[in-house]
Amino acid sequence: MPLAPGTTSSPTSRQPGRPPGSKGELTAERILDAAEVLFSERGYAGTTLRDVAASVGIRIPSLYNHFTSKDSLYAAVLERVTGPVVELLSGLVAPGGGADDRDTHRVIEEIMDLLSKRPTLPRLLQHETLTGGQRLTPMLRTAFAPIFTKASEVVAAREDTGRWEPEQIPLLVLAMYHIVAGYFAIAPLYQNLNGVDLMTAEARALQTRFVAQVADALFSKAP
Amino acid sequence: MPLAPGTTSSPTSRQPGRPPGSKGELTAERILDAAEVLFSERGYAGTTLRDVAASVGIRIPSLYNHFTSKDSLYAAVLERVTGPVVELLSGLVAPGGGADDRDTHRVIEEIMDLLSKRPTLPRLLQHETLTGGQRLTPMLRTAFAPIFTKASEVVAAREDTGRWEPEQIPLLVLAMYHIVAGYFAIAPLYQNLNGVDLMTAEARALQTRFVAQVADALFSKAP
Amino acid sequence: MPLAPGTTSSPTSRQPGRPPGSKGELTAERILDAAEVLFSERGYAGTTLRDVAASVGIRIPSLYNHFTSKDSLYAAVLERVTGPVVELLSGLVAPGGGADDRDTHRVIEEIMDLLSKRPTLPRLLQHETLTGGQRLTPMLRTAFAPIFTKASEVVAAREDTGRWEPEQIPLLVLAMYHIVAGYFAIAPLYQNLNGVDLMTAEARALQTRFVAQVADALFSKAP
Amino acid sequence: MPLAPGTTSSPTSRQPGRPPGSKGELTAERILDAAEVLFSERGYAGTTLRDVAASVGIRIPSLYNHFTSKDSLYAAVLERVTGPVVELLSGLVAPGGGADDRDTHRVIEEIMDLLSKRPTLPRLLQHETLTGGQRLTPMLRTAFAPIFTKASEVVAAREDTGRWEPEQIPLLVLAMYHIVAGYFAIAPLYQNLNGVDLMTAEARALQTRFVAQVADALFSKAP
DNA sequence: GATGAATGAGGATTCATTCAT
DNA sequence: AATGAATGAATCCTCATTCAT
Repeated sequence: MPLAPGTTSSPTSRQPGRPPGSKGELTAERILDAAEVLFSERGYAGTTLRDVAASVGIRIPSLYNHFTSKDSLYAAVLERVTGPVVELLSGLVAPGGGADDRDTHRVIEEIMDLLSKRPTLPRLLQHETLTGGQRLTPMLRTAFAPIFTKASEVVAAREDTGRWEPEQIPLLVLAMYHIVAGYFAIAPLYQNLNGVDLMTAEARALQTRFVAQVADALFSKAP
Repeated sequence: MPLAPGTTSSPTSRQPGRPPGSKGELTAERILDAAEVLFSERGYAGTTLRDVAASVGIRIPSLYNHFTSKDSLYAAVLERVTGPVVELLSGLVAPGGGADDRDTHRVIEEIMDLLSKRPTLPRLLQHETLTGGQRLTPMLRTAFAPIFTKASEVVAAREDTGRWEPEQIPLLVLAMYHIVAGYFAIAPLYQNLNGVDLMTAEARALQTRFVAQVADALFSKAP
Repeated sequence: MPLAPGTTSSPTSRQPGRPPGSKGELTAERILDAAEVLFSERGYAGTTLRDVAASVGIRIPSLYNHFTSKDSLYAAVLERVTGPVVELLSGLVAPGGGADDRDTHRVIEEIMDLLSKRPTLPRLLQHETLTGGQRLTPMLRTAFAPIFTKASEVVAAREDTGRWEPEQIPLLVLAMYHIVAGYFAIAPLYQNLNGVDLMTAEARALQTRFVAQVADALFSKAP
Repeated sequence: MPLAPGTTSSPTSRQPGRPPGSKGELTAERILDAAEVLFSERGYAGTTLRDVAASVGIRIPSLYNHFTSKDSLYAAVLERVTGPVVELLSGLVAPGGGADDRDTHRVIEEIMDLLSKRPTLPRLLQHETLTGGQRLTPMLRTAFAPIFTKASEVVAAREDTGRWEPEQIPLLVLAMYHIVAGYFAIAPLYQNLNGVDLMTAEARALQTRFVAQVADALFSKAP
């Protein structure tokens, strides 16, 4: 199951000054698509440019017409794939005010939808997580911290039952992240081991409801 | 932060017929220790035998006196590291019957203790997860399924409030796994990004309590 | 210290039939200028078309609008740069007759002037020398022999003291060549190693007087 | 005419701690021999490791058992080849005192002998010269300056006729260097262009006498 | 005339592995 | 049991060159 990217293409800044809409632009996008899937499946070290090129249907040197190095290709993949989430999550709290159960459920649905379209994202993030984030762009490094902080604040505001110690709020956020990301990350293995495909629409809907319920259980605004 | 193995050494006989207790046995163990850490930090593809040898303080060819290939070394690491958990989790339900809150908390503590001593384990598992479990020994493949099944049964038995649809029970198990494993997996990055060390005794204790509370919230046996 | 060409541009028609004076003619000249400097600094193998193009401010493929290959560009550089010297040296003895000290000094000054304007020439020649002249055009191969022969004859005629064995005359010519060419070739390193710039007007004047004196000492027409 | 090295093998510090006299030591020496010839004939950029390996009769990766990189191989060649000259020239003036014509002639003979055995040396030096000495080891950079200075002093002391301006003394040294080095550097081209081999014993003897006479003519101690 | 895209042929270097010692 | 030497197979990347636009 190749993990399907290419749906959302943001005008990421790439290497050469290319007129948008040109053929090269298109090839670059196809390279990004292929690389996104491969990197998400095999990690940085496990992915060879040979595989990427083959997956795109071009020769290896052609990759260098669009990206200066394996590293820069990886970075471009990461930034392209991360953009939408960063946006989503950044906007998540902007409206401020009354975060209630409805909001929570809606946000969870949005996130699940987003990730369902880009299951590569959580996998790429986990690869990064596992390797200590060595290859995270400074841009990304700085992008994540505020999101995490905001999320903690939102949860803290949302959660007022005194059920959790203040220091546990970040753990709550982490837990929610891991529940969500882990689901996508483990999907291939899950299928592999017991033949169940977690990526079907039904499975995803079930998980979406499940996560919402978990959220309710863990930080429900008591009525 | 090398992730510290070597504490638990199982007398699994590896490669060539070696008299237990011999010097070679010792070297093999040191190789496993080094490889465990490196594989857990960099994944299979990201780890070179050169790194392993250097970490042990021997030359690369010497590795082949103890393991027949990089693959077999990796498999040995995985099996050695997995043994204790499999045991723990297998025994978890054996007594059968009355799993109550006490039991749950105790099990969580045991697991957290175990993983604290072997933080490489969750990381190795996540690496496998992310790569679809391609390198999982048949042995391990077969070991995991029953554990997962049993865990689901236990949770199902434990949870009788009708809060979850039956199909969501596996999701609950997955979620708990991800909360626990994710914590260890993200520790280095967490420190890297905002300077907080999740592996201190205090942090771990906090997380242990947190997980226990989550378990209570998600499948507490109502009194 | 880019070694400054472009001053003398011979109307040698290169590649495609280009109307002289056209814009393409100009670009071709700029390419030659850039290539001349780079080849003289780094040799043939050490110079990439990428560097040449960058130095001109165009893209690599554009080079092929003016020259058919790296080889032909190199040949064009060599011929353009060599033209003036061949002329100078060919004319050197043509008038025949009374070569006296005055003449010698004048010739040396002319040569030093010429090379000062085109320090790339001696460097290019030395690169060729060092690589056995493999890339010398047949044209150039045939041009050099007669010059060398003539020079030997001139020196032989000029030198009548019986100081040198006849077979040493060519060595004398070689020696003079090496003194002159070596000076320009070593200039960058000389500056590099002890901070003295051999290419200033003063330094060159000193060297010019020096070479003249050497000539006097080695083959002065006794009064 | 491969330019023949390998005669003088100094215990240069190489990469791995190798027991002297071992088989690897020998291979390393053979690699140095081959590389010395190739680098001297084609320069750094013009020499490929493929050629070096082929010339030695081993595969390319084996080179890395003895040298860490092309650069380090080149540096090793340069230092090995330079050692003897540096010694010779350093010792040249040590005795101090009465440098007379006899001494000069002897030194010239020694140098010509040395270079005849290692014609690669002057060629390697000229390659470095032409490329501005970019690849000169710091060791070599510092080694050359004092030699040049001393040589200038010796010549200055030797020359007392007031024939030269003081600032011309370095030019004299440079000139002598170029006469000597140029002879070896141009030998292949010379043969190539007019069929005369400058490297025969006779030719070298003639050149040796020639250089000695030049020295006499340029800085003879007047009787 | 200029250039983006593509590519065959290398070019240096790494890696896992083998083998003689 | 340990290691120096050797190597086939890749791996990332560069270079000169071509071609369609």
